[in-house]
Amino acid sequence: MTKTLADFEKQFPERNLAADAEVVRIGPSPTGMPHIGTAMQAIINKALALKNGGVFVLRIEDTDQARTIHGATEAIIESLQWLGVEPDEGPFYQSERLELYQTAAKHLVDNGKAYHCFCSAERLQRLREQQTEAKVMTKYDGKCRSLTKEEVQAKHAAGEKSVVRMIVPESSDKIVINDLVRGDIEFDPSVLDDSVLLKSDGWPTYHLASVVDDHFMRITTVVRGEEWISSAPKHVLIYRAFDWQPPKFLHTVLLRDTDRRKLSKRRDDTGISWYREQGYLPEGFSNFLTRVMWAHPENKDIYSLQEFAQLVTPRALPSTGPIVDIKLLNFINNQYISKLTPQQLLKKFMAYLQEFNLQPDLQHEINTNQAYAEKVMSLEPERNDTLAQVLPNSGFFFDCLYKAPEAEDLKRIEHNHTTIVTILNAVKESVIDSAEAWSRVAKETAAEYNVKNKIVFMLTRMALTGKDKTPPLYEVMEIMGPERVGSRLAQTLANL
RNA sequence: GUCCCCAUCGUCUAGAGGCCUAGGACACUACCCUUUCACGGUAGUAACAGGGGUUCGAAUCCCCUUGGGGACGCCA
Repeated sequence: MTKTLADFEKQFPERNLAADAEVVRIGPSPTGMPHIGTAMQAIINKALALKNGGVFVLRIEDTDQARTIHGATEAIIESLQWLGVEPDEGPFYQSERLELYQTAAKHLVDNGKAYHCFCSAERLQRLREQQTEAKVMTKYDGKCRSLTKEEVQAKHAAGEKSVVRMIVPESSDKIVINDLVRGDIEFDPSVLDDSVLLKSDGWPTYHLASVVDDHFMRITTVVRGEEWISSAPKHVLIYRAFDWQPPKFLHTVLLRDTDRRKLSKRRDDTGISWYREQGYLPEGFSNFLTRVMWAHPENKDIYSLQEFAQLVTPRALPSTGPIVDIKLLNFINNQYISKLTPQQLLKKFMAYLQEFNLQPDLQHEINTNQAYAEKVMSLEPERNDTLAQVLPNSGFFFDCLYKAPEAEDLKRIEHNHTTIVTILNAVKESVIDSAEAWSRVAKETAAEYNVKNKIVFMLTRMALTGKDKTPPLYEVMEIMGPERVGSRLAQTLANL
């Protein structure tokens, strides 16, 4: 026995939630790797759900079999986990709900709200070309609307394939969309097209699938990108055709790149994975995403997702597309890294190296000398905007990444070879057990060999770290310990 | 081309008719701190797209222009 829409109503009953609880969803399609825009949608969804004890649903909109990319679904789920915005329900797969959409489409046809269309791709193509030439909005001309039931049956019997198109009712009444961000938006129905609801292969289009799912999942607010505003009236018409109550709509702005364009999928910095590879923390990334589309009432830049959820209102969301500014992300992420304890930083840094298979030697050295690594992480974590930057900023502490400077490097600081050797030897022989001692040694050495204090500092810095920009020297020495300091000075001297 | 959305410093924004000689943050610049580099502190540069209305009063409301974005698929 075939199911009717009424059966599905029973199968997916109304939810029993508080009146102000929001049921929201994201509907990514697995036709590409998870996008920064998906992350933004997910965060808004999560926030709305969190606010009043609602439900955040993940629905994989995999109705385009041809374009589905292997692994994309897993990547989407994984990305949401990483971001810290896991769904409360789902993932649901539209590909597993075909019967529902087909039943819905049949219901519409049976009730005179939709019709079978047999027009060929070639005819539609020609039609579009003519319309483009005539400089009018391209839309289906309704040719098959007039087909009788008998004609449709005959064509089907003859093996002809058809799609199901919705009927845009003749009416001069404006269709009004209440957008939670922008307010009322009016559309003249004449701009609407008899869109395809069910493709000839029996799969639904986005329009049908999303309306049907949003209804049966009892979604209260549809959060989606601005690119859907144009089709919102179409969706309202579909709800009306079913005699269903439409949900609220919240269209979010599209993120833009520095050229002010919609973030293109071609650019590498539009995938969530890119930010992960750069070593941004999920908390920082998510804070950044909310920060560019929302202003904290107290002008705070750093706040938790919970705080965002509690304070945000749809009306406060922007209606103009923000440009993704990596410098702001760096600043925010830096704030999160700075607040980490050395243990936490080390753990995250190691996880980062492991995830991307970086620096196996360093991983090994850290594993064998955990305590030392923690001390290293305790030194000026605020130097790092990302986990990746820990490497250039602190890598020299580890023997596998330390490279003693060449004579050439030291020559740039002090020309006289003998002076270099003498000074480094003097430092090596000194007993340095406090910041004061180091300061005294440096100054005495400088005075003794008649060079500026700076020369002693810089030579020692280069010798110990192989770099000319490092944290304060005594702190570096203290963390390295006398043995490592002595050994590095010796290695440097051996190079001369 | 048609329809829709949008318009405050370089960037993200505050701003719901008088609290605005327009506030904050990032970025930038200078100075302080500092014998490197960062951090931190202080100060500074910098915006209401243009034109008409409405009003005693407009960044804020209305209209036009301009500019930007989006949609117009058997993609989502």
